[in-house]
Amino acid sequence: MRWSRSYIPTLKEAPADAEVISHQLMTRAGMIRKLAAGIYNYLPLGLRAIAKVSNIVREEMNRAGSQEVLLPAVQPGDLWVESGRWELYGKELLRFTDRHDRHYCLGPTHEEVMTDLVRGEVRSYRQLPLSLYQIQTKFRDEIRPRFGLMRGREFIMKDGYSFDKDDQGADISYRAMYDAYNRIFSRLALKFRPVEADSGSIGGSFSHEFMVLAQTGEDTVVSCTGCDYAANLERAVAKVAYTPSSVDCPPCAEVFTPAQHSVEEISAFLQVPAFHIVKTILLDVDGKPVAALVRGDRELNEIKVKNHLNADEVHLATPEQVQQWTKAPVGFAGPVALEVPTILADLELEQREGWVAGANKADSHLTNVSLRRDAKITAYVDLRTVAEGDTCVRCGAMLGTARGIEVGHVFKLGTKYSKAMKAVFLDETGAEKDMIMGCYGIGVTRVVASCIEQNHDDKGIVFPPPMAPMEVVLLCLDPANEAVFGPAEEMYRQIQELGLDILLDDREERPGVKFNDADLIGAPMQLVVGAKGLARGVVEAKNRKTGEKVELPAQGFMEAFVTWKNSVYASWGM
RNA sequence: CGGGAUGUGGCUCAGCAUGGUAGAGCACUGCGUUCGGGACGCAGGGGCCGGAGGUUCGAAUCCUCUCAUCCCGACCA
Repeated sequence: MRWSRSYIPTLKEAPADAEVISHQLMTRAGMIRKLAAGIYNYLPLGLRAIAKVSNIVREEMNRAGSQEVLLPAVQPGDLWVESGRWELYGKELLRFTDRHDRHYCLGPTHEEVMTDLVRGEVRSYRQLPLSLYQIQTKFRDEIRPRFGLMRGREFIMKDGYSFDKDDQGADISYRAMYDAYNRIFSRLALKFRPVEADSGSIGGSFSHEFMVLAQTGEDTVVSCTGCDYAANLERAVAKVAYTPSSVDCPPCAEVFTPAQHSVEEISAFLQVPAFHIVKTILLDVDGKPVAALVRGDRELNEIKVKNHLNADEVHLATPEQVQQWTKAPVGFAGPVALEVPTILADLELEQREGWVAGANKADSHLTNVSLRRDAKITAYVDLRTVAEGDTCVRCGAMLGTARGIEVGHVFKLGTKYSKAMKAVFLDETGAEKDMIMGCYGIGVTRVVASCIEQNHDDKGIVFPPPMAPMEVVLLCLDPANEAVFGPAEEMYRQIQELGLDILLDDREERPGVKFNDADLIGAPMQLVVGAKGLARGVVEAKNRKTGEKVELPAQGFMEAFVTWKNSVYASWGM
């Protein structure tokens, strides 16, 4: 590609509406342009990066035995009615009608269509297992698109689906995808981590998220410093510390705590450590009141409540609801004599007696509370949010947290869709069975954005070679001078023959502009051909990642270039 | 959907409290001088001031309503 004839509109300044660095840099580097909220045009450089990712994904999916298909973006509403998601999916599903008033939607995901495709053809266990995938544009009408390609409404996703005859087979399919994902993200030279993810009401540990580690990530990854345990914060579990409980707990006593609402206030007022206080949180769970108890120094994880109760929606109760359910204003709720049908307590609360808790009465708390004796606890379950410094459930070492961007998700679906949509087959004994399904996603466009979040500096993008739209930029500083342009073109041609993607900057621009643009678009290798260098018989080469510059001889250039290229790859651990 | 903010040449923004001929920088065109890390001079082109109503002799500026965009919370690759 010659820069002078390419559509690479670089910008000195980033548009004001670009918040995150990947969005700013992709716009400035001429990779993308915004068309509408959460909807982007992919320009040549942007599309090239996407294609690089897609190709690696494709190779590894094929290698793992999955077959590529391409399903429609527009889907009939009937299929969604059949799976039950037409009602459930909410406004994120963009629906519309055609001229005959038939219902359609833009596909946010393809379980329905894929299940429909397979159920029509697969009749026998002999045809299983089957694994299909596609790389395609999805549309989710996000309430709030943000962060450029990180969370667009329209985005490119690889979604794969497996169909197995039994659980064992499904686990093998799942494992194959898990391994493929590890290979994909490794090949892309990303710093990533597979973590155990919240698998919702389906349960089990059959869901992993692949997180690219970056400061700007929206998710928190909990990982053990001692073993390989890693989990999404939503799901992460910590070891319950053993605390001997006092055998004799004196009777409860009411204390006057005027206007002391928060745990910190109570702790200071009563001179009691926060971890001797019970925090009582009232929740609206599918419209019904639920009280959740955690230690005063802990945070409640609402997802855990939701999963334990198999609920659809969990909200914090409004002050009015709190008043109605506890007969007290916010800040004085407690488990004793609480008239709420479901009271869940965190496992840690089982270890001790003599708590301080709200009295369900304005300006009053109770001391010497024994949950066993004084409260009707429905169940003791893990409810707390893990924090930095907690101990690992597996090995007891300390847990740490990091920020991550979810770029992939593997999920064992079970028979949720096959049952609803009658995707059945006959097994060896002639019995009809539901297929066991799995689904596996990779946010292709998000992978590109997250890579930039992870690899950039103040000059621009620092692409790893496998994802770089252009692996080499050759800056010809004097394109009008045939004595310079001739050799530059010759090198350009020879490097192309090596199979590398190279951009020849043949623009009539000042050198400074070219240097800065080259840094901005992030090609891992930069070559500078100018009159001054050639006079000394050298071509300058810069490793974008390390900033290291070396001079390669113009005579016997290709040989020296290949050696240098290998050193650049080596700096990426490749 | 709640809370906050912003809409002025392609981009970044000023002007708006106190109405009176639309501005700057970057980008673009031409000429000249420059030419190894975002040059300089001169001369140009380009704007329904998001849209619709209203107030006023007069509105980018004041009022009302809309639309769009962005940020913070609940969803997700």
